[in-house]
Amino acid sequence: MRSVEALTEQVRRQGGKATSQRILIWRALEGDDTHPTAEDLFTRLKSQLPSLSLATLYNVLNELVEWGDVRRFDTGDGRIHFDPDTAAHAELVCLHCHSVVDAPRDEVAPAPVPAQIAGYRIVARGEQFFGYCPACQAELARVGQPVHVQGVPDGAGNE
Amino acid sequence: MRSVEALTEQVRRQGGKATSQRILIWRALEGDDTHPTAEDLFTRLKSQLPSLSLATLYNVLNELVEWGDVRRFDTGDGRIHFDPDTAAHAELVCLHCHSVVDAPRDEVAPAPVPAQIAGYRIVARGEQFFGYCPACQAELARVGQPVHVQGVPDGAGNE
DNA sequence: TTCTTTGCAAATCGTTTGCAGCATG
DNA sequence: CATGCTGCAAACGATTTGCAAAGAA
Repeated sequence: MRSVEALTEQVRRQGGKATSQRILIWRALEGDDTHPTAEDLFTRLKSQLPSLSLATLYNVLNELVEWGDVRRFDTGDGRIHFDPDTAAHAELVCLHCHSVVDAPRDEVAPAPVPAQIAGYRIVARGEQFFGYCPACQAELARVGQPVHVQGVPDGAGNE
Repeated sequence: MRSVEALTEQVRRQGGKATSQRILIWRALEGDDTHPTAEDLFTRLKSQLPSLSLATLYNVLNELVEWGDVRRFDTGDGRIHFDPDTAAHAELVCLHCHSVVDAPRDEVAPAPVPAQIAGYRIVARGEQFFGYCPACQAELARVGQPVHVQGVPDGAGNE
């Protein structure tokens, strides 16, 4: 995500207004690596600006997504998660409890983001590894429903 | 996604049944690279099995996702897209029209999928590049709302 | 002042759920 | 024949929308 100053400029350039709500939300996202849902952010911001509306929060978030400043993704829990880090890291997503955590940098090297691919102008990137977190592995094993071993595909074609 | 035979075995192992609906849906997904939504698949399958229920389709899809045989992801259009290719390719997603296409293999090399990361047992991987498709670039330029140039982050920390 | 954005509340609609009948093993 | 699964329709709930009032420029 770009800086608050850059975002302010972006809004102005489009004939828009740097409202206090926008700025508040931008600030809340800066450096947030918790992959919050709209509800999460709303709860957090409500105390700082009790009059804030969920609809406004969605407006601002969608705007950031369309600019490529925030990435939205699905963990399987039925809500949209947002992430202001649009390039560097990969996420680990548990297929059973739907939790998400950033993958350690030293285990998954961040890949470069080309400026253009097949005619697309690229502005953000996302990468996820789906599997089972330690807790869910233990639970699934206990319940006697062993996690399947499907010979993890290794980058070659797989369909 | 594993083969129909392997999936049949998986179901049996769990004390389940290889119903005709499951098999029909598995077959429909084999090699499908169109990133269909549940509705897309439903329309396609309804003609082959008119009695098929959307609820059943969701059941089977969710099951495949939890097994790691199919990946679900969000393109920003408000519906869930499914993809049986759980490793090899990256996707190009347009931030404006929400279309998705597989990135050409020769422009984005498929990355390997480690079997384990930070204690997670990994079974699938997803990678997306978000940007603007050629058509939307043209449209946005015409409307006088130039796509911002935010100095595409290149893999280093960015928040 | 002008025009965009906010806040509220209602509307939307993709997805999930409950349950009786059916088909698989 | 025992059970898990399907199909139906109703329920759900996250996100979006419409519009009058508010506040940036």
